[in-house]
Amino acid sequence: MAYVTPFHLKLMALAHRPRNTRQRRVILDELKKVTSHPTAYEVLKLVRSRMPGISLATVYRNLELLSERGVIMRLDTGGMKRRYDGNAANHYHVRCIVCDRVADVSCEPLGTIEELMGEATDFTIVGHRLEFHGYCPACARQPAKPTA
Amino acid sequence: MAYVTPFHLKLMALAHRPRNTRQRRVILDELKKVTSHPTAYEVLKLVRSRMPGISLATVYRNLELLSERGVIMRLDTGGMKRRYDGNAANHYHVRCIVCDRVADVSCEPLGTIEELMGEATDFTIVGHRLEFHGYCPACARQPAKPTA
DNA sequence: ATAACTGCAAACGTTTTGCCAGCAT
DNA sequence: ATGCTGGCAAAACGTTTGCAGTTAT
Repeated sequence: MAYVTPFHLKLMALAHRPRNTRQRRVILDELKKVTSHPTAYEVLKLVRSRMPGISLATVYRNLELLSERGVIMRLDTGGMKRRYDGNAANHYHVRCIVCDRVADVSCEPLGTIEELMGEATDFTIVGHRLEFHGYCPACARQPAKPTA
Repeated sequence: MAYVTPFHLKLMALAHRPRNTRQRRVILDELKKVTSHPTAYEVLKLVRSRMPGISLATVYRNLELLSERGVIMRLDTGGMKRRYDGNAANHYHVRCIVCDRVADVSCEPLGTIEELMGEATDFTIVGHRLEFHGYCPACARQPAKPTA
């Protein structure tokens, strides 16, 4: 093969037939059980409570596979670490600027926003990501939390 | 001082009187000259053409300082690396899902969007980030670009 | 004089990778 | 038999930090 193009990569990804392993099932299950948008390491800790031997690499590989297949949602969001959402349906998030907690915003995605922006750019728009930031209820109450 | 709170940190940051060093001037100047939303490393390369000896740490420190002061804009955006924008005014961005290029969207920020969402969450919203993704003109034309 | 700053190298935390053995089909 | 998979350890990556010497005010 002379070149490997994005097209080839897509073909290769489709040729890949994932198996339904226990690790994968438990990772997905734990992620679905939770509303906290955990990081990969947090998923590891959740899964380890049921499968003490599982490795971080496995968690990463499966989270990647599951989000490629659209089963879960990968949040390439503000902070420096990636988060994952068991709810793959498109929805928005709020991030607390103090404690970094991420929560869902219960509102319909604004489909029309993309059409509006289509005229303001020469890109062909296929999606958008909207993230709010502010204070979560706990941090709004005590804005200056003492640090040990 | 018993505790160092976020409030104290803010005070300390304000007490800090930045100096106008050559490095800082060149970094800002190069960033303003460019519309490409470069990463820290890309800024380094730009600046090195004028100041061969400058170090990556200096670039990071100055980009951080400049964005803290609101002179430039730090884009904590999708991909794994941070990008910086010489235009500090609030505006939106599009990211190409093939080549990862980031461009501005020429449109007014939607202030009302935050009020709308205020009812859909118990967070106290102070801002939002809206990013579009799609194909840039070049990648839309030739979707499967051969890789060497 | 003094606080801010630089360059260097090392440290850091997150994510990816190479390897080989194991397992499902 | 094939090829997807898991665990481990090491590498890679972007970013931050400690330090010792330098510079702007």
